Amino acid sequence: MPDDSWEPPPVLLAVDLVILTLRSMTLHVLLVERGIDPYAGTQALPGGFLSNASEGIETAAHRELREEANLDASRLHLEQLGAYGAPDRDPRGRVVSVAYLAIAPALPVPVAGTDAAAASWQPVHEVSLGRLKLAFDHEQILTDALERARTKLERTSLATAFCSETFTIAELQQVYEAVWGVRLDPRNFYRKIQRVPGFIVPAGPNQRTTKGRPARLFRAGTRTTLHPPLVRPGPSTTNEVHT
Amino acid sequence: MPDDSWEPPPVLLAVDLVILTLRSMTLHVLLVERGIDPYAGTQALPGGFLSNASEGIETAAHRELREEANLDASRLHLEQLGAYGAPDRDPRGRVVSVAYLAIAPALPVPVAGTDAAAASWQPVHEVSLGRLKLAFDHEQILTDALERARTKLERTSLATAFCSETFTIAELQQVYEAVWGVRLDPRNFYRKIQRVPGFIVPAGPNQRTTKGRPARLFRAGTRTTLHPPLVRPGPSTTNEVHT
DNA sequence: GCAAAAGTGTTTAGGATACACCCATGA
DNA sequence: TCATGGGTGTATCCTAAACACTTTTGC
Repeated sequence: MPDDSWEPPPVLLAVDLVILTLRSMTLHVLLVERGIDPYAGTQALPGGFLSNASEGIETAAHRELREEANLDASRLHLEQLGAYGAPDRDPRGRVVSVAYLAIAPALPVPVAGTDAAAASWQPVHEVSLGRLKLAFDHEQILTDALERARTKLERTSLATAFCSETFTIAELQQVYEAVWGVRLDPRNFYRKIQRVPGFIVPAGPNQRTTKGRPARLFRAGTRTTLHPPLVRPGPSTTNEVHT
Repeated sequence: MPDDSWEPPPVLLAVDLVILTLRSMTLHVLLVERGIDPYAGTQALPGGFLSNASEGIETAAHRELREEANLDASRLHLEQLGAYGAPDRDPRGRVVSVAYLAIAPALPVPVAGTDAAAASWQPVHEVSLGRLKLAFDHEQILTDALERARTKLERTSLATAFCSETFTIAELQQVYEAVWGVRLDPRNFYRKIQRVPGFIVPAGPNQRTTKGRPARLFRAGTRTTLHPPLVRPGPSTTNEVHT
């Protein structure tokens, strides 16, 4: 037991961002190439240290979002993932990083006006398949972020955060398919989504044209939680062969 | 933008524990009465600062679990909830606390051999109903912990962590009822649980006797994730009155 | 007209729910 | 034997899934 003069050890607090978006039907994450050691030249999640002792953690996340990804804090989903603070995760000293998950709609330019010019969108499967190595424990953070996104799609209206202001039901379906990694029946999805009151609401009588019949446009409704959840297909535990 | 001589501000890292258990059909949380300022005399979650710069965060959680609650780290569910670090949450300085959720089986003695003798199990509704105020932002942490527990009961076998080594299906049902705050049909619950392969496995031909017909005993199986989830009853969004 | 995508109808199987009923034990 | 909780059977409702089919556009 420590004596009265004992003082707790200080740590350095960092923020890391997992910024996900949908580009050409597949899930992408924003990565930056590190310019300094440790891990110079390696791809890493955008992030940085607390700027001063009175800065809030989420405030720091918003700041990094602006500085490193040129993304506006508003009109963007941001939630905390957790703290990552293994004693040996950073050779510079005791660093604890609070990771955040951000969801952005598909953007025209990869990253416009980025602080670190080395920023780029990378398909998440490049990382999960081991073809792209990340600095620190960022692969673990990304894995946790994906799992968080997958389950949140089931219980909340998070999927609309991947879409722009207005969107079609088919676009919303692409979000579910990309994040869950499954194929869904467009006809059943169409009705399933519309049967949830307040999930999506019609956005004017406007249509949109690409090929085939134009689709109706919707915008995100006010509902944030989905009860009952939209359960994703998966290894069913109950359906056993029983013959 | 900071110059080259800029150094990130240090923070003090603490760990807080939300230890939940089931006592006489209702959910309880372990609280300690603070002996020192700030918030001296107020109930608070057990926790403390990192003991030294090389201690892992989860290691610190385990240590506090032992020191403050006399609970063995093994045979106990422990997971991180997240970081709580509002700049003004602790008047002593910049403190960031990493909160953990622990689930313990019902214990014979409230808390045996506790470091802080002021530790006690309190019904969670005493806090959520506002009849018991907590120090710092611990009410928020407790709220988040409860929500985490509720959703994890749906998708994982976490419920068994509330039970002792062997348990009956009725005991498992009490866990779901207490955490979700609902009543479930015992007959349907009985089959629903048993239809999930690997969730619970029979524990010998032993029975147990109280009143009425003895129940079969089970122990936790190897399965940790439930697919599809055990969806809790709630405000159904789809079932609208349509007459 | 034809291709392509949007949107609708309908059938079927499996799970959720409600509840009648039987079983095993203590007192 | 009765009360009490454990465990089984079963009918009904509802949803998910599969898929045939119609609609609306561009070319």
